[in-house]
Amino acid sequence: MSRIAESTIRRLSHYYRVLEEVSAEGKRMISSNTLAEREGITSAQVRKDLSYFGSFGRRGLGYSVEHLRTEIRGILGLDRRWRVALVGAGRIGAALMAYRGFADQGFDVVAVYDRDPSVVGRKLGELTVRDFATFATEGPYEMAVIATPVRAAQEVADALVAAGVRGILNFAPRKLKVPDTVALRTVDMTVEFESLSFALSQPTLPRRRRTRG
Amino acid sequence: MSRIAESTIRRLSHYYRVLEEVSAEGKRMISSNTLAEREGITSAQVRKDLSYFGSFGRRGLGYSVEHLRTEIRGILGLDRRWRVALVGAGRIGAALMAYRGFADQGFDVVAVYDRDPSVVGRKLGELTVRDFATFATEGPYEMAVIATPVRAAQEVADALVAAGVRGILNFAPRKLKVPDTVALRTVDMTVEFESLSFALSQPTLPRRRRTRG
DNA sequence: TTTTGTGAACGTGTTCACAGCG
DNA sequence: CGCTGTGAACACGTTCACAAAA
Repeated sequence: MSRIAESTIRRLSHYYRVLEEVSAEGKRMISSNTLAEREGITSAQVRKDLSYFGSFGRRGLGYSVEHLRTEIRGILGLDRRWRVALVGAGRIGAALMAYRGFADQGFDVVAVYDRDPSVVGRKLGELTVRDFATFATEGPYEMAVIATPVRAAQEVADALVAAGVRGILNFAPRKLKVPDTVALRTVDMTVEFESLSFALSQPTLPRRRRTRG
Repeated sequence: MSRIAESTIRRLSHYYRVLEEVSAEGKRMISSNTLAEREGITSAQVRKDLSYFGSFGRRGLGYSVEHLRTEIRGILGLDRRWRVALVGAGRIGAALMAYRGFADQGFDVVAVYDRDPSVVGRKLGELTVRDFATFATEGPYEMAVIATPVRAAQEVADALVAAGVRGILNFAPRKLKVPDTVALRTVDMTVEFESLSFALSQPTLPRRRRTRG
């Protein structure tokens, strides 16, 4: 099996959510066409994405909602729980802590860190903010979220990597350097705004992009 | 000129930020190579991206930092101000309001809306939360941020489009349907987490993806 | 000599179209 | 017949490599 495209994984996440909805509606089978319609893509794309991982459908019938859901859960690694540390107890950190649904999917934010002495010791949700200086001695955490000011982000990332964190979700608007052995995803709201700004500045009508609309 | 790739626009945002830093350091010229190193991409990519919009460099010398900064500012539509409405005064909305730097780049969040009567009338930062029912009679706003619960997101999007909003930044974890005339960007943290989960579940070492690491 | 700008080559992700199977 | 699974064709973004210019 060749390397899987990141876009395929993102679509798998979407399929998974559709399957949860469809399952709640009581449907037992779903065709690639129906899945595709909900996502605004082609049925061939759906089948191709799934085919990278196996043959989950039945010709003439479609896919079993429950079976496909289980398969995708396994593919995405959602059949286990992940220990997540949050670094940065500011607004973004607080927003993340309050965001329902992460724990539902297996992502347990089990600790919050900050470097600011006036914040350490306070409560954020049910967790007490710890001093980031102690990070390496605690854990281990498989994933971490960087929600610090941009100037601290690279330094924090280095410390996370040194402490054995294998996946980082970065909210600081800066490209971070991490080893290839660590997975990094960046959510950069500045880039999103500027992308919108560009689209709205075009004389032609903006077209929705394919990959992440 | 053919249609510009979304990835090119995102890199332009990054170049712009590097140019701001480099400018602050007092450098007057920068080569595509230096720009590329900061981004972890190739110099050919930098030159190609810029070449879609014009010939901004001088052979043998590189690019004037100030000139290129001005050009990119114009390309991205950052040489004007944008009126942004925030819909949803919950945690994510509050985090966004507190996020420094949007106003610096020309994005003015000038109004906050919510549908919950117990929230309408309260202060969020310097703004008083308004009833979303009145949205269409106010504004106009060029852009809007959807920071509502997922169940309300599509309905809000429809109302935004009807009110003439041309660019939407959606934080609800759901694919929204909007006309091709409206630009939509979605920040879906669930997808990011699940993408990390997939990467960490692979037996091989995770490789950083090219497009948005 | 240095570095840009760009056509051509390349690689990768998407779509097509149909064979295969229920 | 209906729908999946997939090789082939296609589209598109990236990289190469070099002519052109300072």
